[in-house]
Amino acid sequence: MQKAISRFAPSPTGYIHIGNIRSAIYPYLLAKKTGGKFILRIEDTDQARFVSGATDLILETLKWLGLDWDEGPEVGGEHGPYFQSQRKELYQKYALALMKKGRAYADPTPSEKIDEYRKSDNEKKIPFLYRNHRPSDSELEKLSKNWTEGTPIRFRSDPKPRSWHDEVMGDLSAGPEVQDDIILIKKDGLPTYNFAHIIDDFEMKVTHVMRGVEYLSSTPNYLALYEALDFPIPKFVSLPHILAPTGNKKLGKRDGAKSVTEYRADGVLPEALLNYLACLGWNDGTEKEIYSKAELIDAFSLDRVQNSGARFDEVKISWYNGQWIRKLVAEEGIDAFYPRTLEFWGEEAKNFPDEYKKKVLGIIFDRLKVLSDLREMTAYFFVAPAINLDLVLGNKFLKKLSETELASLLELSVSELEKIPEENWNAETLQNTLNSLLEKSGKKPAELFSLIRLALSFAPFSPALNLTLEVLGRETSLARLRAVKIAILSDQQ
RNA sequence: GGUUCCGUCGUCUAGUGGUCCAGGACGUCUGGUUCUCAUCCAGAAAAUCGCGGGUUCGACUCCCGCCGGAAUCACCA
Repeated sequence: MQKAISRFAPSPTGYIHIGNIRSAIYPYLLAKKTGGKFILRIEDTDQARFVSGATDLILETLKWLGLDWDEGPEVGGEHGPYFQSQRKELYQKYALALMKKGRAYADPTPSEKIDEYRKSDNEKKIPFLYRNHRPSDSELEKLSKNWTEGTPIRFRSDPKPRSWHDEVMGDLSAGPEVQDDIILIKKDGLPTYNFAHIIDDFEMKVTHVMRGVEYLSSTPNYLALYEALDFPIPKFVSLPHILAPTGNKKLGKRDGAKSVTEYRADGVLPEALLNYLACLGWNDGTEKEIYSKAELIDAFSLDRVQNSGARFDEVKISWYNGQWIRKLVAEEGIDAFYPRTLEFWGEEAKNFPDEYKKKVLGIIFDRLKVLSDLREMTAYFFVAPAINLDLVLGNKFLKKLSETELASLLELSVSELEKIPEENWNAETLQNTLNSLLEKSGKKPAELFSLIRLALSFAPFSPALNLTLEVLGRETSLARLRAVKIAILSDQQ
């Protein structure tokens, strides 16, 4: 298998959102799969849109997802620097060489003039192509000879039918009408994306140019550039868009595409997000759904990447996350999983020892969809819940029982549970006691257990009763049951 | 408007001429597991394979046309 050198080349104009992180995931998987290299390159040639801090955010996002790069910021590499703003001379060198060959020219036309051309062509209903307005050669010659920054450099296009192969889309072709004299170097001396990425990919020996399908229609122009530059043509890989939940547009920030770090803050595990995103638009043909990063790398192949857009579904992320929570706990145990939950516990839990929180986690984790559910779900383990008799009296199993009955049931429960000494207060003995309580009271589990559960938690749901009692502890459990009994009694009067 | 791409259950997808009256997953619904919720298990509903023509003994799969959707047409990437 050919070792693939791939890259992710974001521009630091903001956070990485869910809609575009996949163009980092697939290149990463391909590089790892083939034993190649994954390069991170920051395309910061647009000074107007530059957002400070964005680069750090991008780096952090990739690290969190586990997409470590072999070359790029922080780690360096033999083809650096990896910020385009620091490679200005290189681009100019190539542009100048192109001018020398007659394949590029310095263009003095002011942008207002270009806008006029565009406008009049549009009015005449003919496609606007700058090459139709290209100044005469004699005009251009002197300018191009001693070019200085401040004048844009354009490519002298060579329009002709072009066809190429795309690893995802298949065989493609386009006519000359889409090829134009594109800008190579802007007025500010920095290159455009169109030019810079070609130079960088060549210099960095990139074998697979992977990016969103939006670049498909520019490919004929790139082909002409590779040809003029005498560069080998890399493999093109167009990645279909992720579609917004509604409509058919690609998912963008305007559709509320959340940043990857927002999912992190919600308590989505990186494993789950990576799994979901990788499988949105790719599958290995088997019925497997849950993939670790290593399994993804192992199973990945370009020819199974989907060629149509995939709709983004947050509900399915929750499912993946639940699966991953359970998988990780099953494989690594609560102790190993616990550190991931640290930032999600509520304020109430703050002063409780880790050991206690681990026990709580151990009995509620399989109810978790996202880690941020933790706070609400566990509050009653840390503070006594407010007694809300309506919850008891209105319960579908309990509403047929009188308050007197309820109070005596609680009394009975307390007296039986009290018999369990501290050292035997564990799930097993508790279950035995609960069973005998069932016999003694003659009540159905639905009635007795609902009552005890509510009295302990006043929560809409909680783990199995014996487990809840065990974790809550003898003293706390008994105190809560007594308190509810008293509340019922006083309510009665 | 020009150019280009895409089109299988609500959603993500399997399917490369017969094994497909189309399989899996999410979601939905039903039932089961000594209360609840979740998990787990069992089951159900759900796609005339965008439409219309061909080719073929046979098409979701090949060809053509149409329709629908999307992308792009910047000194942004």
